[in-house]
Amino acid sequence: MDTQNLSGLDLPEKEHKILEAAIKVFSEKGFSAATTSEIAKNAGIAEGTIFRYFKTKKDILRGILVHTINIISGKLVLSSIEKILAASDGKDVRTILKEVLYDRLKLVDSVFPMARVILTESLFHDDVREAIYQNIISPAVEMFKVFLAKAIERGMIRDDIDPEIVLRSIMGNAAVFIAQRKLFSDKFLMEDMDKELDKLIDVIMYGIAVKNPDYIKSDKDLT
Amino acid sequence: MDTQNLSGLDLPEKEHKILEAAIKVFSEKGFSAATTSEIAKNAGIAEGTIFRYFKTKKDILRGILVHTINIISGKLVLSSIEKILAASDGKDVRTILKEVLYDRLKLVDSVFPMARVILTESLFHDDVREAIYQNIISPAVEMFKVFLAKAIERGMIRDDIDPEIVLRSIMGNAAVFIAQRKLFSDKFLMEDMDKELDKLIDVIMYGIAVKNPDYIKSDKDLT
DNA sequence: AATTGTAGTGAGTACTCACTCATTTTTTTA
DNA sequence: TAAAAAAATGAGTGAGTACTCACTACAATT
Repeated sequence: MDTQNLSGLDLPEKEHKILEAAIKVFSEKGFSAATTSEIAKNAGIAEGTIFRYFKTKKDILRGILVHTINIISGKLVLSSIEKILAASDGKDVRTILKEVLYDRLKLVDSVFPMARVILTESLFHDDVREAIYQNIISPAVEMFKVFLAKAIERGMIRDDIDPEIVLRSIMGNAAVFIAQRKLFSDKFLMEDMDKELDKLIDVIMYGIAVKNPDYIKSDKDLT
Repeated sequence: MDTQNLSGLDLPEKEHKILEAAIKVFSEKGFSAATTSEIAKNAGIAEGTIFRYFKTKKDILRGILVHTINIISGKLVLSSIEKILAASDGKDVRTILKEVLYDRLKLVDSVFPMARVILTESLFHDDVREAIYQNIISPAVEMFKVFLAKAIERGMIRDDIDPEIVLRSIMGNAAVFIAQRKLFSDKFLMEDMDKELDKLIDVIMYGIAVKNPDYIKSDKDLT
C-alpha cells in the first residue's frame, strides 16, 4: 500500500514515483507554477529522467488524468456500486443511498489528491475538461440515473420533479459535504462520518421544512 | 455600465482597465500562466504602465481580491438582503428563501468572473484564501444563521437538525445550480430562471423522498 | 517662453524554466 | 568477466518572463 493510491495498474516504478511527486507538487502550486525540477526532487530522481517517461510537462498532467480515470472507472470500483444496487431489493432508499454515498465517499477519499489536480486544471485545459466529462461525469450521471429510475419506479422517491433536480440535490449536498471535510478538514473526524452521513441523507431525503406544517397551501406539480 | 462590473468604486480609469483585463486573462489561463504582457495588450496599454499602478503581478491579484470583497460586502449589497429579511414577516419561508436566493444569484452573476479568479487562486495562495474566508464566507454564514434562527423560531424550518446542516444543504444546492448554469451554460436560459428556482427551492424544502410514504418507520431525532 | 511635474512607453535586464544531450552508471547478455 | 545495451544523470541551452528605467509627450505653473 502506498500513500497516493497509485498502486495496482502495473506502471514502471519510476513512472509511478514521478506521478506521485507530480500530484503533490501540482496540488500545492498548480500546474503552471510547478517546476519539473521540484517534481524530480520530490521523486528522488534527476530532472532529465522525467523526460524519459513523459515527453513534456503537460504529458505528466495527462498521465495523472489517465490514471485517475482508470481508477475511477475501473472494474473494481464500478462493480461495488453495481453490487449495492443488485442487492437493493427490500431495502429502503435511505439505506441504499447511504451505502452508495459511503462507497463514493471512500472512493473520493482515496483519489482526492489527484482528482483535485485534474479538476483544478480542467478549468484551464480544454482537453482535460473534455476527458473528465466523457470518462467520469457522464458515466457517473448515467449510472445514478439508473439508480434513480429504479427508486422512482418503486415509489421510493418523488416522481413529481425532474430526476435531474434530484440528482443535482444529491450531488450538491455531497459536494459541500466533501468540500467541508477536505478543505477545512481539521474539525472533522472519521468517527463522526457515520452520524454525519445520516444527517446528510436525512436532509437530502426530507428537506429542511418542518415535517407536517399546516401552512403549506398547495402541492402543485413543479415538473 | 461596463462589461465586468468594476464600476462604482472610483478607481483611476487605467487601474480599472488593468483589473478588467487581468480578470479576463487570469480566468482564462490562471494566475501563473497569465503574462503581464498579455494583460497589457488586453488593457490597451504598455506593459510598463501596469507597474505604475501595481508593484507586482501578485499585486494585481490582490487588487482583484480587494475589489471583489468591496462589491460583495459593500453596503449596497448587504442592505438588499437585510431589507428582504426585515420585510419577511407574514411571508412563508419559501417566498423569503426565493427572494434571498434570487438576490444572491444576481450578485453571483454580476461578480462571477472575478469571484472565479480569486476562488481558484485561493487554492494556491494562503493570503487570498484567508481574506476570502474572513471577508466573505464568514460574514455570509453569520448572516444566514440569523435568517435560519428566525425561521426556526417561527416554526418554518425543522428544528430537529443542526442549522449547519440546513445551511450546507442550501449552499450545496445553490452551488451546483450556479456551477451548472455557469460552467455548462449553453443549455440554460435566463427565462427559465424563475421556474428553475422554484424547483430548486422545492427540493431544498421538501427533499427527494415521496411526500407521505407508509414505509417510513421512525422519525428518530437526528440532532 | 521656460520650467517643472506627471503619466505613459517599450526596449532592455536579470533570471527562471522546460527540455536536451554528452557522459556516466547500471543491467543484461554472451 | 567483458562487451553491449539501457537507464539515469545534471550541466547546459534558448525561449520567454516579470520588472526596470531612460526617455517622450504634454499639461500646468511661473
